[in-house]
Amino acid sequence: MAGIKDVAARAGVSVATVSRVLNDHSGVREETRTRVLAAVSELSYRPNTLARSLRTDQTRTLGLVISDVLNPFFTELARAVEDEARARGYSVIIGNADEQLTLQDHHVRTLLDRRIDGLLVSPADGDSLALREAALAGIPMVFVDRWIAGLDVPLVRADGRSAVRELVAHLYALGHRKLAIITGPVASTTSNERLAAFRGALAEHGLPLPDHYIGQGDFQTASGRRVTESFFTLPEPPDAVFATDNLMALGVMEQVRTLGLRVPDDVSLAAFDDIPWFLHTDPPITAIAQPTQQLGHRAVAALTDLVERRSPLGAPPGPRPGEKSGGGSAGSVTLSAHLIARRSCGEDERTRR
Amino acid sequence: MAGIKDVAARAGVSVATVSRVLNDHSGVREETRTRVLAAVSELSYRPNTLARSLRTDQTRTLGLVISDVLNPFFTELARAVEDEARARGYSVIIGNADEQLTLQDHHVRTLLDRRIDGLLVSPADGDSLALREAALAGIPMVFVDRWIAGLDVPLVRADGRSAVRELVAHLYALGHRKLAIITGPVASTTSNERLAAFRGALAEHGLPLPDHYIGQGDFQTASGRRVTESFFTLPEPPDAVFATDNLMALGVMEQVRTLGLRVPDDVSLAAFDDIPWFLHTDPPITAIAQPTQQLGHRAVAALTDLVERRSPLGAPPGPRPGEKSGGGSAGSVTLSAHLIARRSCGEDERTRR
DNA sequence: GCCGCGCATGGAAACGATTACATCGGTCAT
DNA sequence: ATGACCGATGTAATCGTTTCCATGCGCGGC
Repeated sequence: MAGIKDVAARAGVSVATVSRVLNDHSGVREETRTRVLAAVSELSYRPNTLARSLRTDQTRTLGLVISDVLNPFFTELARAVEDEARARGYSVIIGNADEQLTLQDHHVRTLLDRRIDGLLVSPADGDSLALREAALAGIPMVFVDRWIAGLDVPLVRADGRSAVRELVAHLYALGHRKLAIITGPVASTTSNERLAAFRGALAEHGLPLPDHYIGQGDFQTASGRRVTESFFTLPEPPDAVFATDNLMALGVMEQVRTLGLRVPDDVSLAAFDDIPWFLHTDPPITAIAQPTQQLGHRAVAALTDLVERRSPLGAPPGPRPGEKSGGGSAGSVTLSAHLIARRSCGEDERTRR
Repeated sequence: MAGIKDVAARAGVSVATVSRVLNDHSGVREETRTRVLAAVSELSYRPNTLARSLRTDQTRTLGLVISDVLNPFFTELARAVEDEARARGYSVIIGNADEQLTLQDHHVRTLLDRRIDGLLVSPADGDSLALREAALAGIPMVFVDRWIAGLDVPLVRADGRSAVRELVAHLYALGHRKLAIITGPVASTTSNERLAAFRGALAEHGLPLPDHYIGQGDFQTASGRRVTESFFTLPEPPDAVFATDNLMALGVMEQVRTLGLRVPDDVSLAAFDDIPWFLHTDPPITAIAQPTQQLGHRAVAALTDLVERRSPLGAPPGPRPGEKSGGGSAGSVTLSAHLIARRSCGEDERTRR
């Protein structure tokens, strides 16, 4: 494969000049430039990014570690991230953690080894050594959707609390009183927030949330099935189930069907995260929708800001002027989620139509 | 960030020795080795893969270019690919082509620039300059699922023809006579094969396949909607529609609902590619299932074979002994797909239950 | 007529690893 | 005792770029 030397030789100039042309630095005679460009295309030369990155210490690459590729929410997110990154001249390397801490850390390390310029993470449950180290080492880093308490890393997410309140009101209005929830892993920040909001909203309606109505899931389909099964061994099964992500909702559907029951006749179902398929399930599933694309875009914006602020100027990473630093770390963004009522919780005036 | 020199200094040895320890080459005294290892962990040193790859001319990285991340079939494939690759000590960089030729070529070039060791592609419709060049340049490369005619690149895929025949028989048995199909892009190899098989099977049953029952899609949801809409402006709309991928099937569902019609009462629906959601749509969708995971695994196996055969030995790439080179390029693999009948085509003894 | 300056270009040192080759004791066979 | 050999380690070249500094040249001002 042709190298910069070959190009230089062919154009009759030095490698330095070729490099200047390629990175369009000023101070190259027009005629020389065209000669170089000609040589480049004749040899169909492409710079070796490895060498380039080694020298310049930047890869123009972002790492994205997502919790689960099979979850449509995350693939939509990944897609948005990639789009925005490409628009800004970065490429993205995706690592899929499959909700496993060890796999997540594996990917974080691999990405860091590749010397990515910045890291976007939707961290799995639990304490991640790799992430803690990376944050301490000052790797530009942004959390999306989920986060790790105690780490001073900007966070881009949607606050689902008011939407959860809406949901509970909706369920209450439809006559449901025995509401259950399926959470994510114990330490999952998003899941805990959703649980807290759920509990709070129930209290507002004077409803209890007994422990046996709190199912411990792990954001994956199988756990939705398992928890549903256990719900229906209770003397008094819930009449509505709120799954804190879409895969677990799928699990609920599967198990409900296995048990020979029906949604919403035997039990209502709602999910966090809306996805296209929910429109066409039987019945269509009520869900809380996040502005997924925007999350991706904003996250990349926040990250590239971080990346680019640290290299050119030695400016200290103090908060920028026009940024509302609402609570979290500088650069954090909080969008909002909203309820989309469908038939899976029973009929009402909004869904009957 | 600490470099190999720092480790060497700390351990009181030369960089060569450190390198030898790190790549466990023989001929390092046990005591020296432990001293080096100690230094490594004290400095929490991690080798710079850029430098390493630059020198060794291999990245232990595979590129995967998929047609559409939002398509569950491809994310499942991607996941299988990543798993298998990781098991073999490779990492994977995914590029999402979004069914666009230019985006695909962009990713192919980017991946090549990164000096990946091998490329796995499920090529989009049309003639790809980048892929042609890569193949000619001898980049180790394997096609998965889709392929490009005329390029001598191994192909790992599932042959859906017999499953399509099964499907047509199924539809015929249910009394359908006006069968339509929604294809992918014109030049798409998989779509064409499915179309041909469909046409052939119809002929076996003495059924015609008029042009207006062939809808031109592009493997994306919106095209499924569009084609469905046009089907229902025909004087005689089809009574069954076969979508050649799952996203277009989703589009059909959406449009059928928009038109105020119902599946399967007003029109039957079947799709190529089975996905978990199809079990829970209203109604559950009859689909042709591919062994997706296996496709991913076998593709990686084929690719790493290629990669590893070319470096250590100068062995010519002739076909290996125990390989059935069925028609395609050496290393090709063909698995089979099968029909999963559900209610979207109407009731019969298999689905009524 | 000379100095200094700016412009276009080239030479060569990095970046951080791997690895061929040299070196240096020590052991053993002759 | 000598040299061949071997095992453990070090020296330095190398991969393909970028970039600092030097160089040479033409030109305007004095």
